[in-house]
Amino acid sequence: MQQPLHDAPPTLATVARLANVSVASASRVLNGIKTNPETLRRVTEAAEAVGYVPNAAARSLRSRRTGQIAFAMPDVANPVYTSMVGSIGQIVRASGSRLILHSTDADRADELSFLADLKQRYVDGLILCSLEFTEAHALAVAAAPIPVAVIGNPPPGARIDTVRANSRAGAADAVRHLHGLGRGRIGFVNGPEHTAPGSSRRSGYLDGLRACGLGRDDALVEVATDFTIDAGRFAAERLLERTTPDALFCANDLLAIGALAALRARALRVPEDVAVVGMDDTNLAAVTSPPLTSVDLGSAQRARMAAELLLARIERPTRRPRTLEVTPKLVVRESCGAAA
Amino acid sequence: MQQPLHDAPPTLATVARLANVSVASASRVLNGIKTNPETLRRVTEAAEAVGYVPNAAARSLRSRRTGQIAFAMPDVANPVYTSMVGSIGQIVRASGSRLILHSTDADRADELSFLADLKQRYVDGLILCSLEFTEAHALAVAAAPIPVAVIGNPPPGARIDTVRANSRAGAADAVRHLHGLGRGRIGFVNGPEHTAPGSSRRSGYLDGLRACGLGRDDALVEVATDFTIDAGRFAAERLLERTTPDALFCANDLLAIGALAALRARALRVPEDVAVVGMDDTNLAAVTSPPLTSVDLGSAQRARMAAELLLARIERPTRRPRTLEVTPKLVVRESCGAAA
DNA sequence: ACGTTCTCTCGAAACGTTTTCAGAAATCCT
DNA sequence: AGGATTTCTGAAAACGTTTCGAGAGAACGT
Repeated sequence: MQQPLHDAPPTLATVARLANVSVASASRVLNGIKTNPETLRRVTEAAEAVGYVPNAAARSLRSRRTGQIAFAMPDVANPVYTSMVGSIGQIVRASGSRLILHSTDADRADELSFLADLKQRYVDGLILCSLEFTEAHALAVAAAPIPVAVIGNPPPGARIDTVRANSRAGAADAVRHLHGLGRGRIGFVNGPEHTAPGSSRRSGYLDGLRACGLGRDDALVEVATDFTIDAGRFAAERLLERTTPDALFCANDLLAIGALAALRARALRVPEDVAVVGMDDTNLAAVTSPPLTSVDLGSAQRARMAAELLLARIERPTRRPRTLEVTPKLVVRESCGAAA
Repeated sequence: MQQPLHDAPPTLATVARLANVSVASASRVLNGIKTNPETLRRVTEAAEAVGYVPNAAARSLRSRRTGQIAFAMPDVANPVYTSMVGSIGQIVRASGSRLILHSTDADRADELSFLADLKQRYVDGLILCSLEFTEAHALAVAAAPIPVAVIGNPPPGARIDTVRANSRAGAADAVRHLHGLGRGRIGFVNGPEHTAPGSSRRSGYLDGLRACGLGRDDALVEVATDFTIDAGRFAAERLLERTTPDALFCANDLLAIGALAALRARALRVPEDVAVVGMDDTNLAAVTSPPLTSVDLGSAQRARMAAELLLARIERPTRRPRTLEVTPKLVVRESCGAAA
């Protein structure tokens, strides 16, 4: 006679009965609380025998801990975020939790409703990477019943654990570097400017021009509809329709890849005719043709730091919120024309 | 006397008390079960007033439903899987569930332990995309207390909902296409051959050669250590060290991108000197230089189908398991030299 | 008017843990 | 030896829902 295939899974009571102890003792053993070696043995064996696995819902209902951490990001398809996923995943897993991913499509309403959902408490903490962190976000974070760490730029004064990159400085670096290589008509393909990265990278671009004594020419600037390859290609095409720069700084590697495609379609050589610099230094940068010079904003590092801030806060909820910043670093490859 | 600011979140009891009904009634109202309009109003208002949100743990403890679906894949950084994430996400969300992502790094032990973890029941179902689906996997799936749908190739006879691509036929198509363009020394950059994709793509490659009356030459075949860009580059370099093909079929777009980099480094022109074809038709294929001809295996579609199979099974656990297959389609771009 | 059905509601029993509390047994001290 | 301490244990009370069973009225048919 065969066991029915889908009988009820063993519960703590099953184990306790088999081990001839109370559920309390069984629970203690399985949570590693010190007990008499004899009961320890009996319980461990019983648990082993029936293949006991604790029920997540029951456990978290009682203990008020879910063992889950969420990471909300604008776009899973962007390698910046997948690299963040990687480094967050490592840390979260090391802490014994699971990682839940949520892709918001950079949609504000979606982000806010996700924050509201935290009230369901299916997660112990959230790492939120938002392109546009509004007052509404700050309010929602403050109202959240669980810790939230932010990768991005919350409004100043918000008391939130934060990790940010100084992408403004990074953009300026890129422009200065291009100017140093003899480029004078430096174009800029930006992402949406109402986003934090969009606005700060534009500022950085202008900073850079100013620092080089270059005049500002709006014909050299084009704004893509989002931070994707396709949008980058279209934006670059619009820009090239108007004018021909001798360099192109792109607010993001994906935009830069799109721009490379647009340049190729126009038979413009990179870097001979147009030098190109991207931003984020994703793993794609090394394999474009030509390999893409890019500003490393330390994504993986920022993600790791955010995860650590979050875990620390979960550990000690009253801790004073901290803000960390990583400094950008230009990674030179061939697309800028610097390599011999 | 004022309420403390961070008091316990409102529970169903809070709502019920405020609405002057029993918790049972409150629960019914909030679950949309038909009730007297008067109590409906009172409960809704009360819930609104206190900002009630049901507790996920309690709800799923009682109802035995978590509202969470997991997707386990080999590698978040591979655009094939992020596109799967996208389409699965849509469906899952439409069904009112959350999506949990797990990246296994194509590690068998990790996959198996993840399957074992399902016993915790923190999830209502799993979509498993595994490169190498062993008997151990089949056993683990059978032992899982919740439905599992597989994207890949379970051993024949396993009674598991499955969606698969016929990548063998796709690989053969690619080879035939290259031969049709006049290429005779068609190389092959494969991924690890102990994986299902690795072995079936090799078979397909050989099928293709045979169909074209081409001889088999092992010097033209190189196996990468995994399905990534870097591994593809190294493998292509090893191959080019040995011999110079006039075409290269790569088992995967990432491998192909790596191969493009290797070819560029050797100053071989694509497609003039070497034609290249990839597989998966990821969103990167359109923007490499030159744009990559690739075999579309319908990843997004397969993912969608898997999600639908899973949801259907969750709905009706006794349903007979189904196996679906999508047929590959060659997407011609410039890298194969077919375009004028 | 009187049973019969139907519609709503409520109290209470789950769901499977963790944790508190008090007591029993063992160990320690002087 | 006898109290004081220290283990260790089990009964029972949570945790916040959903759902079962039963009862109270209201509506209905005759």
